[in-house]
This record gives sequence, C-alpha cells and structure tokens, in this order.
Amino acid sequence: MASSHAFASQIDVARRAGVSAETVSRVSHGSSAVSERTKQKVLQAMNELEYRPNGAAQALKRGSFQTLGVALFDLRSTGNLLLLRAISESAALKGYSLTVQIVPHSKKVTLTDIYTHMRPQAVDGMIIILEQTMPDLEEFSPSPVLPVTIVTSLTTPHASTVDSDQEMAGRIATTRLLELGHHSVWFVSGPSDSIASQCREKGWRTTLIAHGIQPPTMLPACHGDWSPNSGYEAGCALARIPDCTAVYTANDAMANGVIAGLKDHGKRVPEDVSVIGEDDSLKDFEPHVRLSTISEDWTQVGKYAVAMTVDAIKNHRMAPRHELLPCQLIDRATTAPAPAES
Amino acid sequence: MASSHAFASQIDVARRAGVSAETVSRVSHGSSAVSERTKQKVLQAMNELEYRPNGAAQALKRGSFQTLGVALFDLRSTGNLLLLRAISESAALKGYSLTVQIVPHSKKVTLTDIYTHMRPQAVDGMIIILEQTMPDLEEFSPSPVLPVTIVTSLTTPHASTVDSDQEMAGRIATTRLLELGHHSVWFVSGPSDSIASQCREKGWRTTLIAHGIQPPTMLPACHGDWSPNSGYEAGCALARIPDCTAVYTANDAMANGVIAGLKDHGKRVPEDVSVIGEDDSLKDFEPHVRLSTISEDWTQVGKYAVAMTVDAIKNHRMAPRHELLPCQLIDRATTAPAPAES
DNA sequence: CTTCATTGTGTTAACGATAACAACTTGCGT
DNA sequence: ACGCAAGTTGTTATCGTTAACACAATGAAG
Repeated sequence: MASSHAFASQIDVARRAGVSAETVSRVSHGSSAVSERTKQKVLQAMNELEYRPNGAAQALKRGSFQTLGVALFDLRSTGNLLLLRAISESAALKGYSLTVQIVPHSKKVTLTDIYTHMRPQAVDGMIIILEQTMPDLEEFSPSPVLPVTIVTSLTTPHASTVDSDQEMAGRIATTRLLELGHHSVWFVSGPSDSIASQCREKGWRTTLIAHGIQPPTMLPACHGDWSPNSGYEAGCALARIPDCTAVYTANDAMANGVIAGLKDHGKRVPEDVSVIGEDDSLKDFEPHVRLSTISEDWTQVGKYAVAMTVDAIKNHRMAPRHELLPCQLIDRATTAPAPAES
Repeated sequence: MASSHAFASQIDVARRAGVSAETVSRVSHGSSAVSERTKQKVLQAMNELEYRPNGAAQALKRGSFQTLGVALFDLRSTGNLLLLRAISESAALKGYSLTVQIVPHSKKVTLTDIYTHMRPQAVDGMIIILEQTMPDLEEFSPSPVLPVTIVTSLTTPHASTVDSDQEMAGRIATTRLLELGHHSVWFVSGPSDSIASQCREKGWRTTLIAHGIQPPTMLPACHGDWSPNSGYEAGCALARIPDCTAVYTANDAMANGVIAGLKDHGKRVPEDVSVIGEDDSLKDFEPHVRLSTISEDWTQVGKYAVAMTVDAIKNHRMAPRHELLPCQLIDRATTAPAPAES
C-alpha cells in the first residue's frame, strides 16, 4: 500500500489494476501487445495513483542516464550563454538531459577537480566549458568510461576539444585593419588567464609579424578584465599615442569603453581611430549598434560539443578530436581607412 | 571481469581486492569500521579499475536523486541568468544537483506540459522560471510527490511561487518620478505576454491613480519587445509629446533606446525628460552607466526558490507559499526634477 | 479432434548499491 | 580455560524496472 509520503511504484499500479508489474511496464512504454481492456485498466490505475516511473530504476536497468553533465565557470559572458542554449537544444534533440554545474571561478580548481566532482553524478558524458587556463590541461586524461569534451581553443592530448577559432578572430580583425591602410594595430586584452583572450592576442600578434610589423608593446592599461570600465582606461591610454589609429579589443564591452575613452580625449571613431571588438554582444543592449566586431557561431560549437560527446559515449576508446569553427567579421561603423599622414 | 566498454562495479572492485561488495561500499563512504589494511587494498582496486559508484543504483536505494529540475524559457535576460546562478549555488549548498531544461519560448507550451515532461526525469522537485503568462496557471496543480516552485509575480492556488516584487518596482520608479515634481509618468512596456512587464505596468498604473493622476494612454510605439530598437521607437514617439517629462521603461535595454530616441528629437536627458529603467543590466556593457534603474535581488530569489522546493520535498503535503522580495531604486544620472513650466 | 501459430499475460532474474543482520576474529578479565 | 565485548567482515534482502522466457487462451488449418 502506498503511504502518503512515498511514490506509487509499478507494483502498486499493478495491484490496483489487477495485473502484473510487467504489464504496467508494457503500458508505460506504449509498445508491445497489450489488450485494449487491460491497457485502459492500467492507465486508470496510473492516473489514480499519480504514478511516475522511477528514473533511477530505469537508468539502472538501462545502464545509462541519458544525461550529459555541463560544467561552466560563469554565465555572464554572452558566449557561454548562447553556448549553453545551443548545447541544451542539441542534447534534447538526441534525447539527452543536461545536468549543469556552475563552478565558482574564483577558486583555483583544476580540470581533474571538476571531473572527479562530476564522476559520481548521474551522467553519461561531460562537456566542460573552459574559460581560464588550467595547470593540468596537458596531463588531464578522462577515463574512457566517462568521456569529456572540452570547449576551448587549446588542444589537449587526451580529451576532445572544440571551440570557435579565437586565433582566427584575431587574424581576421587585424588583417581587416591593415587592409584599411593602418600602419599597425593595438590590442586590448582580457584577463591574463583567459584562454580566449590569449588566443585572440596570438592571432593579432602573428598577423602583424606576418606583415613584417613589430607588434606594439602593450601598455599596462591595455590589459583589461572584460569590463567596460577597464576598456575605458585603455582608451584613455591609447588616445595619448599619436601613432595609434587602429585598435582590436578582446570583447565588445571593453570596445565600448575604449571608444568612450578615445572620445573623451578628443579622438573621433572611426575618423581618427578604427575599433574592432569581439562577440557581437551589444545588440541586446543598445539601439543601432555601430561597433564593428567578430561574431562567433556558438550554435555550431554547441552542436559539435554534444555530437562529439555522444559519439564518445556510444563508442568508448575513440581517439580525441579537435575542432575549431570559423568566425566572421561584422563590419559596421567603427572601422574606416587610416587617416592621411600628418 | 570488466569488459572494455562497461563500468567497473562494486563487485568487480570487491573481487579484485578479495573482499565483499559491502566492504567496498563502506570504503566508498569513508565511514564505518574498516581496517587500514583492507581499506588500502580496496582503494587500490578502485583506482586500478577506475571505479565510480553508479548514481542510478544509489538513487534507487536512497529513494531520492538529490537533483532539482529547473525549467526556463530563455537565458538572454539578465534576470534569468543571475537567477540560474543563484539557484545553482543554493542547490549546491544543500547537496542538490541541477537538471536544466531550456524550453523554446516560441511554442505555446503550458505549465502542465513542462511538468509532465519533467515528471519522468530523475528529479526530486522542480523550479519553473516563468516568463510569459500561461493559460493553465490557475488550474495547474502539481502532484505532492514532485513539488514545484514557480518563479513568477503572479500567485497560483496550488503551487508555491516566489519572485522579485515587480509591482513594487513599478511603484518605486513612479513614486520617485512624481516626487521629483513630474506631473505624470509615461510607461514603455515589454512584450504583452510578459508577466514581469504586466506587473511593472500595474505598479506604475496604481501609483499614478493613487496620486489622483489619470495614467496617460499608451501609444502603440510604447509597447516594446525588450529590444533597444523598440525602445528607440518609443523614445521617438514620446519626444513628440510636449507634456512628457518622465518615462519608466520596463528594462534597461529599452531605456537605452528611449534615451537615444529622445535625444535624436532634441530632448535632453535628464534636463527635459527623466528616464528610469529596470534590471541594472548595462554595467557589463557600458562604461560609466548613467541610467537610473531598479535593481532586483536575484540571489535572494534563487535562495528562496531552492529553499521552498527543498522544504516541499522533505515535507510533502505542505501548503503552497507565496513570496515577493523587495527591489531597490538605483538613482543615477537620468533622473532630475521636472523642468520649469513653459 | 488434433496441431500449431498467434496473442496476451505472468514469472524470474537481473541491474548496482547498501541497511540490517549474522558471523567471525581478537584481546581482555576472571 | 571460559565468557564477553569490541572490532571487522560477509550474507541476505531490497529499492523499481524490464529483458527473456514460460505459459495460457484463442482461433485457424489439417
């Protein structure tokens, strides 16, 4: 007899309908051959007892949870958001639920920490959205029985990775500015431990060097922290450099700050200085966005992350894959040809 | 023998260490009396076999999943984001994991749809973050065996609810503008099916009426859709109303648009027109935010949502509770005393 | 009136972990 | 030598579900 505090089980339903548990199971799954009369009896009993199948028992029998674990560090960044949404959609399409773990990113956690924390959880595979560099990225080696896909632009020997190509972003932005006739390009970075920022910087640096240009030394003020105010400081500092006519900024929030800083020091954008940002996150907050930027295809990244994880679940002992997906320049109103020499 | 594609079970570990399964379980839990020698043997076997306890089996035995389901419609809104983070933190503190379900908000889903979709999932309780009005809000009645907390400013007879007090937000903003000497206050709404926008509008409307002021008819352009561009349209329309010296806008993105629209039509903010927004979401995208706004305490809302759900899980057949948490005016640079009569 | 497919239903035995108990060591006191 | 507690380990049964099989009942074909 089902007490008031417990769930009704299959057996309770079976008793009530005067059938066996297996028959209830068969009705639950809609499948197999059950006579119409029995089916109705069972369905009625299910309703009366508010029966819901016990997911744990099903998972135990099935041997899988149909669930992916997602670990991420912060939701404030637009990229992570869109990515989470894309992962959710793709996972749903493949019949997987999502268990989300938001890791406080102040702590000095390692990949292994995150992994061992999720290991005992009810998940069949994991996606780790990696923001900062991790000391154990090289050694990290997930067990083949619980595969992991890491979303990052770095590659690791023992786990699959996928990301929007951040280095390409740096290359595209820098190349575009050089094409416009600028003699060099200044860079405003994100936090020093941000992988995305590091890769964007590398793209910027290598492109300049490939064009035979010595990358300008980065001022202290140009080491930002993603915040618009840190961008403002950078803008103020860059305004004092007469040569500086082109800036690539590691995100749009800081780019907004850079532009404000430049303007407050008498520089016009784009007439005096061109600015390219990254992530196209302003359109939800400002009317008529003017900022030229790089847009990333997070939907695609999410799709890949889920697909790679599910593949690895179905086929353990699969070799790690590494995917980098292209991003795109959105040329708006903050980029212009270099001003004439003075 | 553990085959290459399957997880090692407790029994595999037991065999390897030459002990019984129960002993492995005891070592797993760190508890009970196990001799040091045996413990080491077991730990070694665990490592060698990469053992991880089967969450499904544990949940089945325990009778609970230690997991909360969270259903939400969109992650783009700042509120939902902060809320999800707060829920995640509170849940972790109480030993619960989170299964997140992002419901495509284009569809005409009902609360019952969401509930029945999550019912068979491996969750002990649910939190539904409700954005839009739902046709079945009145009738919706979750089973006591799977309690639900709905995050919404509306109340329902059969389920617990909690939210930041949206009506209060409308009252605070409107009251502040009236205190500054404005004769009336105009409102720019969000989408018509948004519960938050409806409540904010109600707070605005009742406050005006309480001061003996007939709320101005809402222009078609003042029915926005949260986007800054829709706010811009509203700003353009309001600029043509000479009486209009104070505007309360249902979110900050639209407020940004309203200000741009007003300025483009020769109105100064705040000298000619005062503007108050809502949600304080701009500080991550703009340096030196000037917009006066209402800030909501999502951390607190999340804490309540988790606490209420967990309480209901521990004590089924608990009466539904309804909580509304206070919000706060942040008075910055877009509010000023009403201009002198012309 | 058998024989044999067909259809519907019940029975058994797992899945992996663990509470509750039983059983076996020790070491100590008498 | 005996009894008894304390410490350690093994056994059994169970959580809810379902695959695989066993078994009835029915009807059609020979």
